Amino acid sequence: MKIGQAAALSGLSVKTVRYYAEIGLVVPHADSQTGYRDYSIEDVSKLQFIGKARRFDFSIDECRELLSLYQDKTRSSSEVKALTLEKMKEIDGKLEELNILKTQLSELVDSCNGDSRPDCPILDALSGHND
Amino acid sequence: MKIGQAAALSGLSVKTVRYYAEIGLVVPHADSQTGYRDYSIEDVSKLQFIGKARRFDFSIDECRELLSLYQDKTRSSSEVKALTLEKMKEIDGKLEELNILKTQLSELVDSCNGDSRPDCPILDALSGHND
DNA sequence: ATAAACTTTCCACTAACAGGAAGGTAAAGG
DNA sequence: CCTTTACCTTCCTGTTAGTGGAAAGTTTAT
Repeated sequence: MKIGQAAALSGLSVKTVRYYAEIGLVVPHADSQTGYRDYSIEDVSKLQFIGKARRFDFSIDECRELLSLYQDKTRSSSEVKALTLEKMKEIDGKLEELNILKTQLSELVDSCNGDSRPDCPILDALSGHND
Repeated sequence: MKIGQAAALSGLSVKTVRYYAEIGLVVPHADSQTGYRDYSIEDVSKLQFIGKARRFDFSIDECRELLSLYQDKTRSSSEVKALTLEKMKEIDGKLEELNILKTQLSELVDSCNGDSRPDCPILDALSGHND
C-alpha cells in the first residue's frame, strides 16, 4: 500500500512515516516503477508499535531497540522489562522536578495580589539574591 | 566585566551568555578596541533573573516578556501573575500526562515476569490492536 | 482530457544551547 | 621583553523529532 494508507492505518502523519523511513526505522519496499514507497501489513504493524511506544515517551532510539527486541524471537522478556523500568525511573524524576516547580510557583502566585499596581513579589523573587 | 566573569556571577555557561547576546535577550556593550563583550552589573542582574526564570521552566520568549515587565516601572503585577498562572497550568498538564504514562507503564511492568523466556506482555501490549 | 488528490525529493525551520576549530587578546611568570 | 597560558572572538555543526512548503511527477476520478 502507499504511504497515505499506511499513515492512516498507523495513526501517524505522512510526514512522520516518511521520516521514519528516512532514518531507517521502518523502511518500506520501493516501487521501482514509480519510486513510491510500498508498505506491507508488517510495516504498518511496526508503525503502530512505534506510535504506541512514542506515546509511552520512548525516544526514537529506544523505539529502535524495542523494535529489534520485538522482532528478535529469541529475546528475553527481562531486557524489555529493564528498558521499561528505566523509562519509569525517568518519568519519576520528571514528576518530582515538576512537583517542586509547581510548589515554588504556587508560593509565588500566592504572595502576589495581582492588582494593577507595579509592585510584584514574583518579579522581586526572580530578581532577588536568594534561591 | 568580560563574559567569563558575567557567566560565573550569573551561574550560566559562557556559551549560554553568548547565546543570549546573540538572540538579543541580554546585549552587553561592546568594547570597540578588542571586540570583547563588556557586561555591566545590571546585565549580570538580568542574566541572574533569566537563569531563575529558566529554572522555573519559563521559555526564552517568556523570559523576554518577564524581563520587559521587570524593566517596565509602570507594569501591573497582574500581568506577571497571569503569566505565572499560565505556566502553572502548563505544568499541571504535564504532570497529569506523566502520571497517566506512569500508571500505564507500571501496569505493563507488573504483567511481565522479566525472565529469560521470549514471551513478553509488554511487547504484546505495544503490538496489540487495543489502545 | 483535465482536474484533484496523491506521491516524490529537497530545503528550511523549530528550542536552547553544546562542542570544537581557527585565530586574536590579555594577564602572569621568568 | 618574551612566552605561556588563559581567555576572548566568530563560524560551523549537531542535537530531537519531526513540520511546513515548494516544485515536480503519478494516479485516480470526472
